[in-house]
Amino acid sequence: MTTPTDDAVRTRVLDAADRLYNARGIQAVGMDALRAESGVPLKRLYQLFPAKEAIVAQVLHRRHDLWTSLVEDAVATAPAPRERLLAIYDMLARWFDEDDFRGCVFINTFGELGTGAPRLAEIIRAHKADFQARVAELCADAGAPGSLAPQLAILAEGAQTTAAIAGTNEAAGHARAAAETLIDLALGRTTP
Amino acid sequence: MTTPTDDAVRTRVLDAADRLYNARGIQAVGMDALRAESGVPLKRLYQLFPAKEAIVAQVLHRRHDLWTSLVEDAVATAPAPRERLLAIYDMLARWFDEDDFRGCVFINTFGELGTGAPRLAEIIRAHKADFQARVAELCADAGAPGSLAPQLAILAEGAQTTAAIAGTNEAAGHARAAAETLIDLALGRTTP
DNA sequence: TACTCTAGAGAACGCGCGTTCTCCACCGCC
DNA sequence: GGCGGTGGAGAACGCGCGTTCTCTAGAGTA
Repeated sequence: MTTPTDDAVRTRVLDAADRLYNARGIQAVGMDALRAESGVPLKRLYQLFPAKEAIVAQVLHRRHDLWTSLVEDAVATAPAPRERLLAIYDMLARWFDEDDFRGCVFINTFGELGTGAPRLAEIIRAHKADFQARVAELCADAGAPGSLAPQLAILAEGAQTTAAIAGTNEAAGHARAAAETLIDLALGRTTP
Repeated sequence: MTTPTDDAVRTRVLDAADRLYNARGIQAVGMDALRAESGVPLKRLYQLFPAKEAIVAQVLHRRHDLWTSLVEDAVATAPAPRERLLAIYDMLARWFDEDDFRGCVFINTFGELGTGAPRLAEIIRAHKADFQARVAELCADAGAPGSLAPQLAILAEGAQTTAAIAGTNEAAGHARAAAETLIDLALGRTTP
């Protein structure tokens, strides 16, 4: 049996960190808990990552990639712009149903650390800006005015926090219905 | 000079706790920082409150009362149901502009502590449920269908997180515009 | 003036944090 | 068989946490 590569171990660590941080928050999870969950000794952890904040940053980057692919997979399921936008809320509904759903990691981390961790705050801000830009692209594809995109993004944000706190997935349906109304009105029937 | 009453000291402590927790989060603020900010000795703190969690709970209760009065003051400024609902988003815009705005305390605290503090999670859930119920009342007053209220609440939630992370108050305007569209469509012109 | 009682200042306590260091078992190599 | 070196297990370190305890200065009373 060969020794695992650094990258393989890094992945194990980040998988464990993702699970723990999402379940309990950042500050509540110590390095020793991460060692226990990942099975990687403390010494090796600090050979692979310079500090805890770097691990958090990597977890956020991986979550950003995961989110992006979820969005892209969702929009890829529909050909028409209107349905491509709505597919995002269907994706949210599926996500909210997962057992370990505890809200958006970016919102939670920002709420916990705020501006006290500027590096992380910047990653969070960039993630949200990236999503808003993607929604804007999809809205432009649909021929909708520029004012629609931020409204749809706010619906997605609100659905995430509402679902997390309420512990139900109803918010996804409500957000989808609102989005449908806004999109339909923005496309074509500008004045009833 | 008479010695201050217990209630007066409690208020001083809760004022300080509110400032600190909102600025830095719950776990990042120790009891010693609270002692320094409030000027109340540690011994007295523990005479007035049984534990830190009780202080956090009180801070949340006060924030709930503050939020409720902000909402009621806002809706009281307008006579017509449509404008009463929209006044909530105007209130949000003013709130986002405050220097110490760092997002919704309830969302932030839930993100930080999650289900790890069941008492606090219940307070948070109850707060959000209360707001949703109030929006539902206002929607009913306007004669709108029941599906409108959760959509408007989700817009308010999304605006708060979006504004906090972006550091701007634009989200309030976007949410207001979306709310206006949804309300107008729900009232009367059900089918274009 | 002596004495009691209160309350404030801060040390103490046990623990857990992020990070570093020590020790030793085990590996390939001569 | 000896041996240097890698890496794992976990102790150590300095600190801060939430909470409790000790000590002392001072006010009020006989």
